[in-house]
Amino acid sequence: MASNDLLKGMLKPIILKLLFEKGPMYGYEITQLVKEISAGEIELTFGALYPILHKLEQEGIVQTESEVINNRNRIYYSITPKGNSLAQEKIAELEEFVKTLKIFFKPNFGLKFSHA
Amino acid sequence: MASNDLLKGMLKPIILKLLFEKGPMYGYEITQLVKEISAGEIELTFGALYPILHKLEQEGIVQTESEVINNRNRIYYSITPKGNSLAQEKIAELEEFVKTLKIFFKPNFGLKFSHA
DNA sequence: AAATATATATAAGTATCTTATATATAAACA
DNA sequence: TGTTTATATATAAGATACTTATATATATTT
Repeated sequence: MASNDLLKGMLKPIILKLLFEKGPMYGYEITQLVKEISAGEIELTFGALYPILHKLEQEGIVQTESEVINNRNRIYYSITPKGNSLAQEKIAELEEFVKTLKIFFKPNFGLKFSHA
Repeated sequence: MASNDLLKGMLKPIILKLLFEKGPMYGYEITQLVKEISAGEIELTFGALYPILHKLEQEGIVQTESEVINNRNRIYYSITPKGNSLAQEKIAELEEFVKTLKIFFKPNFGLKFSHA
């Protein structure tokens, strides 16, 4: 599994990306999908997930809708109209950052001239 | 510039990668090279850099060599023989993690079947 | 003369995550 | 029948990796 330190700051934009692409999802579903997409590399723990979701809701970026399935409560989260542009911004930021990280693994760091 | 939160946990492996590829570097040089490689996206601050370098030295992963250039002191850091394998491990971990992150931006998250 | 670039260093504060704990139902297994 | 695993949400304590601010000092540029 990926070193946990590497995850810091990634989880929020990853969650927003999932909600943005998939539409409404509930917490448990999010953790499972992250695990599946990352082939087990990223484990999104509940202790990290729920505080993030609650904060996003509090900020008006996501909204909730409760549903009872098989006697169990499910809380679906989705991006609000108001939060849409901010979500897209965060997602784009992450994508840009990943591109930047990739440069560090290119030959000579993608630089034209080496700095002796 | 990249959202600062995204950097957490990345700086140590990035520094190790630079030292691994470039050989001995001094702190200021590292900050400048990170800025150049990332086209200004990543700003490695001194408050982050030096504690990392000192800790790496304390752990025996890097070693130092002082030199006086133009009346200014320079402290060159390089990976120790002992720290070499661990450095490679951290670097590989970061590279693997970047690959994992990329999947989140593939169509349908690189999954064969969608989970309706 | 002042501002910028070069060079290292530390301390206080913030934020994000991990780990542990709590609660509850359904399904699978032995 | 009883235990474990899967499903489902939630919070609190603790660790730690950063940011921001501050300190010191020389060389170069404006």
